[in-house]
Amino acid sequence: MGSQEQKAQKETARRKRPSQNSGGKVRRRGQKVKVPKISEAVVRRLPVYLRYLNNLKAMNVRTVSSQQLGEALDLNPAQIRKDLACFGEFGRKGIGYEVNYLVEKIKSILKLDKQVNVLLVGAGHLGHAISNYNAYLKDSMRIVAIFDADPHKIGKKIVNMMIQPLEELANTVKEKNIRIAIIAVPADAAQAVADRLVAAGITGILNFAPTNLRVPENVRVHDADVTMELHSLAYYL
Amino acid sequence: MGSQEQKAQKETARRKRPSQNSGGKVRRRGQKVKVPKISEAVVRRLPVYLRYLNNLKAMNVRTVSSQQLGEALDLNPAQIRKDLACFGEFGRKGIGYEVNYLVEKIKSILKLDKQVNVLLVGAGHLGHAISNYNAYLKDSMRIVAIFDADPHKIGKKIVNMMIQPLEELANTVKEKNIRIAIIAVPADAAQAVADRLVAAGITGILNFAPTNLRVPENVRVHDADVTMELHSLAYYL
DNA sequence: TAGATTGTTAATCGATTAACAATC
DNA sequence: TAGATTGTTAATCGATTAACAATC
Repeated sequence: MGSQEQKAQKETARRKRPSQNSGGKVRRRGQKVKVPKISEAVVRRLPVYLRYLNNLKAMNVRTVSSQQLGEALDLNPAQIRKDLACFGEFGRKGIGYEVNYLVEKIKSILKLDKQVNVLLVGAGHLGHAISNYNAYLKDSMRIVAIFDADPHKIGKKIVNMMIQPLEELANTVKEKNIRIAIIAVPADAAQAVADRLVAAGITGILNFAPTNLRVPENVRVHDADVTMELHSLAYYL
Repeated sequence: MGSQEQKAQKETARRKRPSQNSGGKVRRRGQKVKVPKISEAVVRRLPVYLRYLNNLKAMNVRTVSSQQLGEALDLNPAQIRKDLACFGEFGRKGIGYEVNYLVEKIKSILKLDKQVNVLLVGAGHLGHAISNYNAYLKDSMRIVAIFDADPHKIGKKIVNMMIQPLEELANTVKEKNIRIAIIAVPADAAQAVADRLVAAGITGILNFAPTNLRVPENVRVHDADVTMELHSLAYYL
């Protein structure tokens, strides 16, 4: 691990040099600071790498090459190397990538090195199902609160969490420092919930409702719409 | 509607002419046949258009321009026109697109003009939640069978469907002409289920399990992995 | 050392956007 | 007719892939 520490320093230095990366340059307090424009496609692949690397780690695999990763994940090895190179020099020429080290690096890129608290709105079947993902999310992320509009559900428990009324949402967000929310309510209730989340300071939303949410542009919405996925699958029949 | 019929004929003719479309040409039985290479990005946007157009239809809106669609969906109007133009001439210069007509056209492009039967494997909370999407899928698609490995669940009912054992999968696929399947089982069971689905002749899979499925290349997998969506959201914090 | 594999540049490929003639 | 809007070409932008020097 000693040589990896050295490498870490090298990275820091490297980030200040300009690179082929198309990111713009921004002047801050008189300095030219590199803003490495990372594409959405890259960010979407990072969790894919992380998931597979975690498998390798569980199997006690020490190192892995971009070639091997590419074969396992159906991706071009050059693309994998380039993706990772956006964030630093994590590999060793002639050797490949040290699995444990790369896992930590990707976690830190995704800001998963500290626990990220998440809340869930909607305690129906879908909400129940999503609560169980805490096991998969491991220590990096955690669903820490559940809300529902139905008075009959308030106070009941799901996986150790008490279902709370929406009125408590803003307070809980502040108390538990929550920044990400999951919407698992019917389509016709989703926009109102989203407005409430935004007002409470949420900046990332995973939306399961089959509807287009309108949010301010500083808020990011990822859609996980079953109907849309099924519809696009049908095209390829 | 009369003029739309004429337009339909025009389209058919049009598809045989070469266009700027980058699709390759393939020789079949001595004829040059256009194989319009439609990009994945286009196919993923079609259900977005359809969902919004269905809303307009419900509100009795007659026509809509690419400009209006673009504003509502946060897309460039030129992109919307180009997407639709991949499949024919659906609009009218100076007017826009007739909502009802366009809905039918997109449905037919997505092969949703006839009911598409879907099966679901996994009768946990997630499976329950997904069964309820039948309401949103309307008449175009329908989850028509549910399977589970747990003997205690076999025979119980979810939304009018009896939970079946996996042993019956192949037969049901044949009987009900099912081509698309949804995997809603734990990660460690997903690959075995996928193998079984592929063996039964399924060609499209919507996978909710947080794992990389390995399938033959004629089978299409869409991942709907909550953990990956949450992880990539975290990046933008 | 010889073989392997990275990081990175250059080449390619594809997707998005702008612009505009055609026309409703 | 004048204004609006499509379908489509051309221009731009960005992402993927190939290739290779550097080096473990």
